[in-house]
Amino acid sequence: MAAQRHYDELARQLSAFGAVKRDMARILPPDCPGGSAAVLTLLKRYGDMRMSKLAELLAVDMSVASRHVAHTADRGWIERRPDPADKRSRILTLTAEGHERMEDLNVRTTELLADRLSDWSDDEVNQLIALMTRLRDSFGDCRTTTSRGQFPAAAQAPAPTQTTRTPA
Amino acid sequence: MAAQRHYDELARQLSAFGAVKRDMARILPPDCPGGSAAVLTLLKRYGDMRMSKLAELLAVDMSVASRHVAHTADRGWIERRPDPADKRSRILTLTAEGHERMEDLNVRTTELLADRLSDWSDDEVNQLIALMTRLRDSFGDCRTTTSRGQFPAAAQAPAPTQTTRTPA
DNA sequence: TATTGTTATACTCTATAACTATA
DNA sequence: TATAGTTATAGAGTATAACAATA
Repeated sequence: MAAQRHYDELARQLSAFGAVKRDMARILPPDCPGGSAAVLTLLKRYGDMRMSKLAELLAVDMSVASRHVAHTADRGWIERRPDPADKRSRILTLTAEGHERMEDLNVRTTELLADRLSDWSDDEVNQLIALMTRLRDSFGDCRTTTSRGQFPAAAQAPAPTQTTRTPA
Repeated sequence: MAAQRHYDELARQLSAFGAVKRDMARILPPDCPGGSAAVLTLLKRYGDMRMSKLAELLAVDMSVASRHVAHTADRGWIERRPDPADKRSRILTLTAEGHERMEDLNVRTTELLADRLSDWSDDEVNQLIALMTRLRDSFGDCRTTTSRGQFPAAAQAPAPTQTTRTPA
C-alpha cells in the first residue's frame, strides 16, 4: 500500500503517457492505424487464434477487435477461416501480405525505439517492461472481458514464429 | 541500446497499456471526462498558468488544451482571466467549484489505486513512476509542442497548494 | 511578421446495444 | 438459453488548418 502522494504522481504519469503512444503511432504507414498494427503484431507473436482470444490480448471489447480485424482482412493481411470445431468461431491467420506488413512495422518500431531509447540499458528496459506488465495485471485482475490467463505466460515467453522454427 | 526483442516487448506493453488508462477513466463523474480532469489536476498542482503552458504539461496540441479548458470553464471549475502583461494570453485559475471537484476526483483516484495497488510496495510504485517519467523524457526530447523544461522539476517536486501553506 | 488562443473539420479508438448464427 | 461474432451508433481524444487579436 503506497502513500497518497505516490498515487497522485502515478495518476499524473498515466495521464500524460498518451504522448508516448501517440509518438509511436506517428510512424505507422497511412493505411495501417494502430489498431490494425496491434492485430498483426499479436497474430505474428502468438499465432492463429479466435476473435475472442484476440480481443482479450488487445484488452478491448470484442466489437472493437472485430472492427480492427475487418480493416486488416479488407487489406488482405489476415484471413478469417471458419473454425471446424465451432461454426460460430473464426480462426484468424496472418497471410503472406500480412507478414510483409509486419516486417515493415518491425523496422519502423525498432528504428524509433532505438532512437528514443539510445541511452537506456537493457536492464532499465526490462525493469520498465516488468513493472508495466505487473501494473496491467493488477488492473486486469478485476474486470476482464472474458476469462484471462489462458495463454501461456504472455509476458514472459513471447516470440513464437519469429524466424525459423515453426513450433506449432 | 537494448536488444530488438526488448523493443518488441515494450511496444507490446505500450499498446496494451490503454486498458489501464480506460480503467482509470471509468471512475470519473459523468460530466467530467478525462481531459477536464487532467486540466483541473495540473492547475491544482502547479497553480495558475497560461494556455500554452498547460498544453505543454498535457502533452497535447494547444487546440486540444483549448477544448478541454473550454469544457471546464463552461462548468465554472476554472476562470480565464486576461493576462495584463500580454493581452493575447489568458491566465487559467482554479475556482472554488474547481477545488471541490478536485477533492472528489482525488477521492475517486485514491480509492481506485488503493484497490488496484494493494499489493504494491512504495518502492515498486516509485520505480514505476521513475521509469515512466524517464520514458516520457526520452520521447519528449525530440518533438515538443513548445520549448519544454521551463517548469521547475515537474516530476520530482510536485504538490504545491496541497493542504495548508499557500507558498505563492 | 510572429505568436497566443479559438474554432471547424476529420480521423482513430472505444463501449453499448441490437442482431445473426450456432451451441 | 447462452455464446461467438458483426454492425450501428454515440462519445472521447487528438491533430491540422484557418482564423482573430495582439506583440
